[in-house]
Amino acid sequence: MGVTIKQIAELAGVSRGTVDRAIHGRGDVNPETKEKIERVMRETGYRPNAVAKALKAAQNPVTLDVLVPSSPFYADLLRGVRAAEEFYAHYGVRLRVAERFELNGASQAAMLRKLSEEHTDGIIMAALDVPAVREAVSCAAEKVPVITCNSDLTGVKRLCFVGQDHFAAGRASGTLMGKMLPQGGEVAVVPGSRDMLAHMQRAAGFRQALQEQGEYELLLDVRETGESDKRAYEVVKELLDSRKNLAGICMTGGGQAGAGAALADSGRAGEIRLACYDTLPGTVEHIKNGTADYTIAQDPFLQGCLPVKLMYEYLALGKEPGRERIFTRIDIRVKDNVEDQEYDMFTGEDR
Amino acid sequence: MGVTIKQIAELAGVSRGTVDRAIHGRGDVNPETKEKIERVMRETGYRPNAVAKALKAAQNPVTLDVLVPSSPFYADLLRGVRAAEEFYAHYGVRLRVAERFELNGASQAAMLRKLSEEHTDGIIMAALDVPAVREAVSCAAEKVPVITCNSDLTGVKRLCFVGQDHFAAGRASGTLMGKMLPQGGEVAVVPGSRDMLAHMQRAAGFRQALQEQGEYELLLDVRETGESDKRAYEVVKELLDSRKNLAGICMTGGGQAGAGAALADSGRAGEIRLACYDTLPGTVEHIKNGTADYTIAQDPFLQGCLPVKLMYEYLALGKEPGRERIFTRIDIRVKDNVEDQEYDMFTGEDR
DNA sequence: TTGAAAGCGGTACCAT
DNA sequence: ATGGTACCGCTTTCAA
Repeated sequence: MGVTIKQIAELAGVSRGTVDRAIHGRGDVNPETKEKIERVMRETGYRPNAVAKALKAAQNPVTLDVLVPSSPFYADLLRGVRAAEEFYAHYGVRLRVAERFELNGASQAAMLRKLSEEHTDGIIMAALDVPAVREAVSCAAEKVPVITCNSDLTGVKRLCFVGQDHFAAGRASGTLMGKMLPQGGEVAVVPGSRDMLAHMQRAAGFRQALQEQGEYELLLDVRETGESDKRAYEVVKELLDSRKNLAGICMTGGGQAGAGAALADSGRAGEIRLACYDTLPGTVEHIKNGTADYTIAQDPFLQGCLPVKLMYEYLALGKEPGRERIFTRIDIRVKDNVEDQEYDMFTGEDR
Repeated sequence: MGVTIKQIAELAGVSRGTVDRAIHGRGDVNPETKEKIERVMRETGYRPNAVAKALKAAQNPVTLDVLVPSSPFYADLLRGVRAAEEFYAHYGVRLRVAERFELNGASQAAMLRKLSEEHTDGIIMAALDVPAVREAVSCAAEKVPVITCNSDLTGVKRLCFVGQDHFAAGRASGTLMGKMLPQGGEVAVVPGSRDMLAHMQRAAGFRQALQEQGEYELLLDVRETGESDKRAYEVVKELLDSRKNLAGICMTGGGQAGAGAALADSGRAGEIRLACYDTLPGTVEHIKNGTADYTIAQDPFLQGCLPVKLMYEYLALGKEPGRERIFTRIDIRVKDNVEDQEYDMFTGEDR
């Protein structure tokens, strides 16, 4: 199997307790003894047994707070959180998932302050990157580790971020759009919210990649859709009515189902390319029926379960995440794979 | 944390040994006692602790044989195998990865026969679906569980298959090609090998999806490329020379780097769409420089590590895979994400 | 400074 | 048919 602490102890002529102390630097160990133990470890290639470690670690349970808005947008991410919760139940990890956590700066900041009164061992959150939240998180991060998921916070000392590189995702979308419109043409970039960094980064990446491929007339001063399908319907309808030469539309997020509906109602679906992001049910529907051409997802499930894993390893095993940002994949979906489920390594179920 | 066997035993007024026997049906247990234990388990919602189970199970190590050709095509799959090996080292799983396992029926059958002389607890293999291999595997499968990965065997009682749904992947490629050639045109399907079921399925899916989108003239009687880049270069050059109206090429596998080179040399790269499969280095290169438009990968890493997980769970925990086929994802890559690495849940490294 | 021993949850063997 | 106990590898406490 592998070398155990017991074997190291025997080879070094000491007890298991001493080896443990030497490894972790807790308690006093005679320098010579330590030297010898380390030599034996090196020679035998000792690797700690993570299973045994986990069994032991479960004796000191940790409580993690999960602050993720419970909107449909985060449904898949929350499924990832639940899967990780199930998996880590026997590892002494307890999750407290906030109900009614809202996508609103003041509410989030208040929530964080309330949290600091109870005991928590770590915070996992999808936060709004606004001053009030940044400040509250900075304060919390002084005491406990914070991992951001899906959306990051700028200038805050969080342990790690798990989410998409939106600029790169935007580029991938722009590359596809360019290949679908080889002859150039008018392409509109429809903003969700100009306050959302993610949306702006997607737009920037899209433009950059598209313009590398040819002459396109980009329409950038389109009205924001917000999160509203109704609003998006109007915005896109207006666009379709006013631009008879429109060849492509890139949504940056928010109201994509409404945009699809407007395109379908105009009778120009299939003729005008429609690019989306993520896999909200309405978006998926438009991909399936051909109104939208492709969508770029970001593995929200992983954005939910990976932070739990990272937090467990940090708290229970003392292992830092390797990187400060972990990007989830740029997941291009068309009609034929938009509904595909993937095998999940945690639960063994579909995701 | 959770209910333990010890607690169940106390509540039922018996010993832990009895509870264990009642759960697993080994040894004799008084029906009344069993009834009572089961009731307590139901009421408390007992869930066995997988960590403790694993620690114990490591006492009875298992040896798995991995028969995967060591060609570049399987490099990523083998990296997955290695990652799983590392992860499961402490679970009492030992892997024996065959060196010089070849993509050749007679050789594979011989290998399997040799294997049956040594002791093995399970076989993981990427096999050729030809009679000699089928027969040898059928024979081996009588004694030990067999999991196929990447390529399946027809009519063999293997435990499970982990790989891509090639027809669906072909469809996705056809859908993309159609969107990139909205005005129709001549599209060639270049076969790798007509003996490879995967290649034929890709071709069939591609045709189906493409034809749903418009009028295309499909060129289907193209010569096979085999696995040879040189051959593929010739085949594609011939195609380019003879078909001045060619608008798209779909490779089904094998020699894709050669095909890209031929297209690049012809000076018509960018003008003619080129669709590929998988992410061999040569293919990736052509995607990056724009000669090829997209490639469809199949998560080879998962095809390597998942079989090890399934085999461990089957042998050590007595858990059957949920499905007979587990499809890995249809992973569309363009220039901007073709080199992306993903976080791997097993090793915590990139893959 | 070091050793001995108990315990995490589950399994397996030996006694009874 | 059932109970008691030892063990997996690691950590932690208590005693020396």
